[in-house]
Amino acid sequence: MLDPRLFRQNPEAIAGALSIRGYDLDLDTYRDLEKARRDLQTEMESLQHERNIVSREIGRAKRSGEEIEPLVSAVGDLGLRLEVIRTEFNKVHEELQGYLLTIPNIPDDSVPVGETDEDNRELYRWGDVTEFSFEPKDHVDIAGDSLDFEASVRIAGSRFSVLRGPLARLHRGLIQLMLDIHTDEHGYEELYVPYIANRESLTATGQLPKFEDDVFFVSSEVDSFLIPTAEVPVTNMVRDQILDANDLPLKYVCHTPCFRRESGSHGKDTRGLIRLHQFEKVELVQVTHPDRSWVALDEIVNHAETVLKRLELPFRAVSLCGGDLGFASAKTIDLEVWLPGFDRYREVSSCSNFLDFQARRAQARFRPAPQTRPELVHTLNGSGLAIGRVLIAIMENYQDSQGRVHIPDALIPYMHGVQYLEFES
RNA sequence: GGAGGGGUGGCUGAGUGGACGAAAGCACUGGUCUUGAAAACCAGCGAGGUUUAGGCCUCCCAGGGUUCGAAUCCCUGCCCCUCCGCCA
Repeated sequence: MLDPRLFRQNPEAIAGALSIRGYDLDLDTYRDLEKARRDLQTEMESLQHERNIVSREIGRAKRSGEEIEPLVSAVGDLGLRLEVIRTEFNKVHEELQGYLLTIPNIPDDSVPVGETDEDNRELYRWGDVTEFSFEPKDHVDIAGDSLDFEASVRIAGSRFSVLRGPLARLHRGLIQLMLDIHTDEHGYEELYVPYIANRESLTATGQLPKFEDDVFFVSSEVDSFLIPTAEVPVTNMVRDQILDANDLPLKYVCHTPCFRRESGSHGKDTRGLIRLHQFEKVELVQVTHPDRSWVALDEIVNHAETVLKRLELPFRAVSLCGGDLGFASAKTIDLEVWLPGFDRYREVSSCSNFLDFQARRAQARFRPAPQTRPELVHTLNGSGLAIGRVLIAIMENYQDSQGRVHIPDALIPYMHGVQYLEFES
């Protein structure tokens, strides 16, 4: 959520800034609601003031044994009027809050102008695009029976996966490798968290109220959702907390499955592991002092890159343009790995600085110094990395002419020393 | 699932209709004392909204209700604890 004070001061400036991401702010709706809110609040508070004075007077009179009847009858229909105003105020206030919750974050000045991912700005590349002396296959063809979609369809439906044997182990090894790198080398605390989160948590991070169609609802009895990313449970570690300034930054790493409806992506990426309803991800989350969040973003990008470099996978970094930016993000750097089977780079990490946007929704604050008022923290996260897509990258980049997949050196210890995988088809 | 007890400031915890945004303690901040520190003593110290300011308003888990007036009484929900049952 954006700062309501900023909103009151200069809504036109906010509208202008939001147009960079192609968002059309409805200034009239805002102004009408805000004016109604202000008028009702003023009236409500002056009625409350009146009531408090009389009630206090009645209390005083009663203690000193005076007659209170005249005072009580003088109150008249004050309570009734107050009730009417309060009901009206609650309605308007709720409506205004609801509206503000649907407004996205303001993009940082450095965010490229543009509408689609074609307008994203490439920042740099690492490694050379893999060359083959034969026609490379895509991961589905390479994996053969080890990727059992017949089973996953039977069990759950389309857009799920069953991995078998060595492929399942490679998948698990990737998770372990990434967690080890981020805990041992980058100083993150590892968390294990719930895979179901409530409405408040998803509202805090920004998935709700606007993107309810993208997440799996658990049931009408428990108003909760399957997490679309570890960002939700992990960022909510600090919801409604007042942190000590000395404890910042908080750095968390967490492996979870991610569940996404992928509504609106019908027909897109339907082959293989590229876009599923359930996939694994190792997520990095930082909670920082407001002065440090831009430094932290570079840090997270760097931490995510370390994994790709360790696996010796060619990748590039891109800065998302305004139109491609996520709802809550002020700036996002994506890492895209080279996939020979797709003949293009594909996203394996998305690193974002949310500034105080999530923190305000979550009321996540810190005390800058003793005796001072709490201030909002900044929150950031980045994938470190998406497991399924890295698995694809390893299969496709490390395939040989005999259909085998060589294991990157960094992963060999996690594979019991196995150097390559052979698949049956 | 059954029975009982709870939810109060950063933390512990008192408060059962008016003098309570709230005792006391801890933590924290400032001061006195001390060569310095500790201890002791004194003082300060919840969050949010609104206002040029003084101020005003709200908040004692959440939502309703009773009342001139609710942390306190009533209803509903959520959460926690104890015991029993079940269970990886």
